[in-house]
Parts: sequence; C-alpha cells; structure tokens
Amino acid sequence: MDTNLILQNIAKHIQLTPEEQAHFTSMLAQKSVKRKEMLLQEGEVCRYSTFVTQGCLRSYSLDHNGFEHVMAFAPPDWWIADMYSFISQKPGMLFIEALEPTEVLLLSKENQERLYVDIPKFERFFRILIEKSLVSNQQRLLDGLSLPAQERFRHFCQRYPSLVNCLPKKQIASYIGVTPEFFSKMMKEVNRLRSK
Amino acid sequence: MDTNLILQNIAKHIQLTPEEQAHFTSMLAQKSVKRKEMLLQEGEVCRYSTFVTQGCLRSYSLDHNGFEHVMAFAPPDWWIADMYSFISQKPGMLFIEALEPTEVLLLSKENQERLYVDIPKFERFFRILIEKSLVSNQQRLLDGLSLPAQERFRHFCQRYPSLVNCLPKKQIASYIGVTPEFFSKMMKEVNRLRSK
DNA sequence: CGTCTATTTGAATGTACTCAAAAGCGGTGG
DNA sequence: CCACCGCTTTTGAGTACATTCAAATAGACG
Repeated sequence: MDTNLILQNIAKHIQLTPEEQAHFTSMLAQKSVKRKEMLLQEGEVCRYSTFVTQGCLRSYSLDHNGFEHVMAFAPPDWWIADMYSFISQKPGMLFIEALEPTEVLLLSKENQERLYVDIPKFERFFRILIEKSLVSNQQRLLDGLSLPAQERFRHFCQRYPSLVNCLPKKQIASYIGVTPEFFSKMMKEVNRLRSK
Repeated sequence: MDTNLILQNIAKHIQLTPEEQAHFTSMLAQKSVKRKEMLLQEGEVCRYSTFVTQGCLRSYSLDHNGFEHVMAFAPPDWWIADMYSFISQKPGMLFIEALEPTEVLLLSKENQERLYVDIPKFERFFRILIEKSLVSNQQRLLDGLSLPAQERFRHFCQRYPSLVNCLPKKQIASYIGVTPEFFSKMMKEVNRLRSK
C-alpha cells in the first residue's frame, strides 16, 4: 500500500512517531475505483473517510427534478466523505463517484473513532481539516450569494487551478451552479474578451 | 458571570469535572453588546470565539456593490466567529453585529489554544461543533444550488423556527439570498396559498 | 468505427433584480 | 407617553441574468 501521500498530508498538521504512523496505516484499506464507479449512493450510510491518492472523485446530490449538483471534487491529496452521513451514521443524500480511474485509502468510522482515543493528536488533525473545509464552504456560500456566474467561475479557477483543465465543463458548471448550456455561452463570452 | 448556558452547551458533547469547568470559565470574558453595535468589522482580525447567552448576533459580508449578505445568525446557545480570520489570525471579511441588546461570553484565540493543551477534551468539543457547522453549511449550499427561493425559505423556517418570527424580514431575505423586495412578493404569494 | 455523452447554438421563457415611491412600524428623544 | 423620524416593508413597472427545450456538432471510450 502506498501511504507516502497520506502521511505527508497528515504531517502538515501533526507530527507522528514511526509507531504511530504504523498504527495509523494499519487502519487503512486500499481500494481501486473504476471510472464512473460509485463509492457511495444516496440513501446509504457513509462508513469511510476517503483519501484520494490518484485520479479524482466527486460528491453530488440529485434534486427533485433529477438534476445533479456537485458538492465537492477530490483530486489526489484530498479527503472526501458525506459528512452528514459519516458523523451521524444515518443514510445520506450524496453520491460519491469516480470521474476517472482512481486509487483511494479508506479509514472506517470505527477506526477513526478509535484513532481519536489511541492517538489524541488525530482529534486535532481532523479538527483542523474540517476547519479548513468549513472556511472554504463559507467562502463558496458567500460567492453564491454575492457574485454573478462569471465571477464564481473565476474564483473556481483560482481555487482549483489544477482541475480547471481536466474536469468536464459540465461538472464545473454544476459546481458553480449554472446549467451546461449557460456555462458554454459564458465561456464563449469570456474567451472573446480575453482574446482582445 | 452566568455560565450555566455555556456549560450546558459543552456538556452536550463532553463531560467536564468541576475543576475543569472552573478552569474553562476562568478563561471567559463577559460582554454586553448594544443593538447595532459591531463586535467585529471587515478587515479586523477575529480574536474571539463568541457564545451568545441573550439576544442575537449576525455575521455578514459586504459585496462590491455595497449589499449585505448574511452568513449566520446566533441566537442564545449559539457560537459565532469569522472562522477564516479566527483560525488564520488574518484580517477577515465579515462583520459581526448585534440585532438587539445582546450578552456574550468571549473565548480568546490564545485561551482556546491553551484549552486544547490543558483539557484535550476541548479539542473534541470544538471538532464536533465545527463538524455540525460544516454539515449545516453544506446543506445550505446545496439548497442554494437546487432549490427556488420559496423552498429555501421553507427550509429556513424548519431549521430556525425560533428566528422566523423575531428577525426583520430583510435579514431573512439576505440569508436565503434574495432581495427584500422579492422576499416581500414571495411572502404575499405564500400567504395567499396558505389561506386557501 | 460506432455509439454514447459532452458541448455548442438558438429561440422562447421565467425567476429574480432594479429603480422608484408609498405605506407601515418601531425606536428614540422630548 | 406620545410624536416624530428613520428604517423596514410593500407595491408596481420595466429589465436582466439564467433556464428550458430542441437540435446540431464534436469528442471520447470501448
């Protein structure tokens, strides 16, 4: 199992002894996910914190009209889960799907809870992780309330420069909250202005 | 200082010994905030986690056109802060203002960090607090992406039943992301349908 | 290479916004 | 305690940003 990336990810916020590292990695399961394969479906209980080592995942919900709305993307070095379902262990509303062939490490709810007890530093680690996630979410929320679609797209480009050129435009449109049709027209306008 | 409410709030997630309770409350400062008084201004560093014991606060940002967008309301028993500024200790973009005469307890950034060291259970407490906040934010984000204004209002009523009848409509409109004018027209329509 | 999905384009439509002005309500001071 | 002033709320007309629906085109995967 390749645990380099996840150990580096954790080392950004807490320091682990070699024994603690070993204890932690022994709790992980590895999984390969095929393109378009679902890691989680609406109505299921989210049992894992998922860390992406290769590829890309996305989480999304389906509304009453059958439209998808992207909650998050997870390229390598990112964590993803249906937080509501994971913390409550009740059925959630999110799907988690691979946008391309993807490699993930899974940390089960039980193991994560055990980790908080065995190595209290992990309480800190996940607190910090969630704090950052919350800040990012709040910014996205304010963008949605205050900015037109074009500005929201510009913010998306700044925040996820590595994703802009590899995600299907339909997915980006969904993330910033517009239809693919409108996104296409908007891009034409943006490119027209940039080429001058 | 009246610390009953905040100790009850904490007891929902972690158990403290009387000594720990005393240590914790010794870190708090009490403050009375007048109606319309600002606890935090855009560009300032957010130094405190704020817990409301009486009254009501709101946090909001100002966009480039001078329009306000409400990030959060904090009635009694709620915590509020500019999370971005609080965790980074850099100037933030939020205002925090009292909507009515309000009593708060303040926990400084330094004391909160010290608390994590002195009583590690608090690491858990704030992790859980932030997890809940994140879940609530994600739901609001999805509502914004998938629901028309009328449905967003219905969700707001379900989530904050105690606030619906005491907040100015303008503030609710801002929270759900519509203009006061549109909100007024929407309410007329809602009431017309309900009265049938 | 063929099929399926993503993307583009266009026309008609709708939801929510802007601007302006009147009416209502509440807090503050006299 | 009342009256005034300012802010909130309402109402209306015109507008804009974004959607819907339909169809053509382009791309990507097996």
